Amino acid sequence: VTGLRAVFDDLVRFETVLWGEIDARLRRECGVPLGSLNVMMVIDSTPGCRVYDIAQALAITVGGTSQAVDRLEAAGRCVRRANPADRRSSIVKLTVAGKALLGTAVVVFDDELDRLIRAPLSATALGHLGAALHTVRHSATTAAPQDVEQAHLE
Amino acid sequence: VTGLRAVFDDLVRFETVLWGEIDARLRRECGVPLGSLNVMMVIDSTPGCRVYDIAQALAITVGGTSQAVDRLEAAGRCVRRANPADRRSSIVKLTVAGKALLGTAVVVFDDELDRLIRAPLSATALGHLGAALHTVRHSATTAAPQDVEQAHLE
DNA sequence: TAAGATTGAAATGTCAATCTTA
DNA sequence: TAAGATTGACATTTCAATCTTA
Repeated sequence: VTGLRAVFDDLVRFETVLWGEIDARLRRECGVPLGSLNVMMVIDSTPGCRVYDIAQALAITVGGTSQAVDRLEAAGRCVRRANPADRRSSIVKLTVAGKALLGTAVVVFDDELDRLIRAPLSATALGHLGAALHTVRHSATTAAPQDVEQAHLE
Repeated sequence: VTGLRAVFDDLVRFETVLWGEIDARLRRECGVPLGSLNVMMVIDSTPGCRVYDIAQALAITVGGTSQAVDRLEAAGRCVRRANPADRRSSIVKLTVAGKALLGTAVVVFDDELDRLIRAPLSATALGHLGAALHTVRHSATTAAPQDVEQAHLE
């Protein structure tokens, strides 16, 4: 039981440090925050990407995603286009400038992942880490968030 | 290389979901956010706890920690006492009400850790996860944050 | 009625400047 | 000068309310 608290602590504190260091280097060398880069990576790899798709991929709220896209758009890195299939939503696309920035930023991103995650671990330890994280993430995002109150099952 | 991005993604998204679900249940059932509970746990387990000690333990800034202690103090859950050993700092202590809240909240906290981290994994997978997270955290917090510019080596 | 999205207010974190004491 | 802490300005996220279209 007490061991689980240590796992939680290492997980959360490492994520904080990892995010902070990558974010600082991306701002310094590329002029883009890590949060924006993550949004751009989802847009780039999702055909016909909607705000909703970004929110799902990043596990954040739709409202927060809408504002993140606002910031990207204001910086000239993406645009919203009419969605011919559903007029409630837009299709989000990277601009040419956005794609260029993405190309240079992912180099820094990958370099930091190598330094902070791969380098300290053996190949097998890295494999175990990846597998375990995939399992718990899948479990947490699949299973009902909680039994808040049986929802409305009629 | 591309595998590292998947590890980063699972790590960050799982942390987001994990934090969000524990936080929501703590607010609902105990009236305390997870961030505040984490601060209280550090105070409770650190003799002569200063603001600086909390910041180190949680891997957040001293400024942010000072504000977090402000909120806890305003809620009557901790107090700042004069530090006889150093008049620049204070000793932070939990109040009686703070200790009582901590006692009930950790039960919920541990229950959520069990549900979201332990349950989906085998005992050996959990062991591997804990070991790997400990390694990367230690590596990231020990090694120089980066070679920002050789610092000032004279 | 529900789904996709937007908006404004509140919470919480970072950063830089400042203050007091070592 | 440096260490511990505080403060205010700013950034980013969640939540709730609202709007438009399926």
